[in-house]
Amino acid sequence: MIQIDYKSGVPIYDQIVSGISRLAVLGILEKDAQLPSVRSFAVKLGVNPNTVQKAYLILEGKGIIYSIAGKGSFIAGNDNAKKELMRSAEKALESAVLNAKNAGLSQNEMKEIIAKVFLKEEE
Amino acid sequence: MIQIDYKSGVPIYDQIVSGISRLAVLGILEKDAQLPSVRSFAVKLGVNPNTVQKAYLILEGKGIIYSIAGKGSFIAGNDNAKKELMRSAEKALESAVLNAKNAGLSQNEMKEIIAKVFLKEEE
DNA sequence: CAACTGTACTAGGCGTTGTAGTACAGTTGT
DNA sequence: ACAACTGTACTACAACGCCTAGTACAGTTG
Repeated sequence: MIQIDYKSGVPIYDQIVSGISRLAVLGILEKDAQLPSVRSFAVKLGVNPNTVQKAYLILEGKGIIYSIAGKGSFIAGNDNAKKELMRSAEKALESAVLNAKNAGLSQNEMKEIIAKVFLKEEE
Repeated sequence: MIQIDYKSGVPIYDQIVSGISRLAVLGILEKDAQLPSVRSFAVKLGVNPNTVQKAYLILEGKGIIYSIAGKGSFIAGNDNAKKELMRSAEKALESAVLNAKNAGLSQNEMKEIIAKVFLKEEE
């Protein structure tokens, strides 16, 4: 369901968060689809239940899932996931831009890169 | 000379590395310009000498500076390191742009992000 | 020789991440 | 009512990275 890279340095709970987010955005996990329970998911991934719980809490905070004690956790129906994905892509882009600026790239060079990416495939 | 943000969560040695890299790439620090000594720079920044040393070691590893025991640390005239830095930043930016595009950001939104980053601090 | 420079260690504090264990509350099916 | 599941909320501990603190040694300069 989700691929975890244990040696990447990226926190496991973060990987769970982005993994679930991604599946929700792509529609692979539809509205109200039930997620694995905290415990079973933890066993499946080979991590501690607390780690999964932390991920679920964050996802709930972002509005991507909703949890009901005794029942389970489910994909939220609104498009919070999409907005969240957009927000994180925006953040990643911002840091890449800052990095590129420090490396000496000019504003125009960066804008050309954007144009180039948008030109590449138009379907 | 370099602005350190102590509460950003970004390691101080990392901020020193990118700060020096940036100044070197932009030509603000010219070839063979002497950097502050490990100790004086540490005092100036209010951090431990070891933190500065770590940054200098990384910079030396990247070929941005060279150090001579007893003399000091200096900006390397090696353009290959700078070009390499630029090229990798360019690649990272390109993939971030592609990612942002897939997340639904428009060309103009991205260009605004660039403009925002460039507005933040101008020396 | 003194005062600077870089370099190389050890030791410890501190925060984050993750593990481990326990406990409690709500839901469901029998 | 009960058992078996669910989420939730703690505490305690280990591991790791970042940083501080201190010491020591080697090379350069005046």
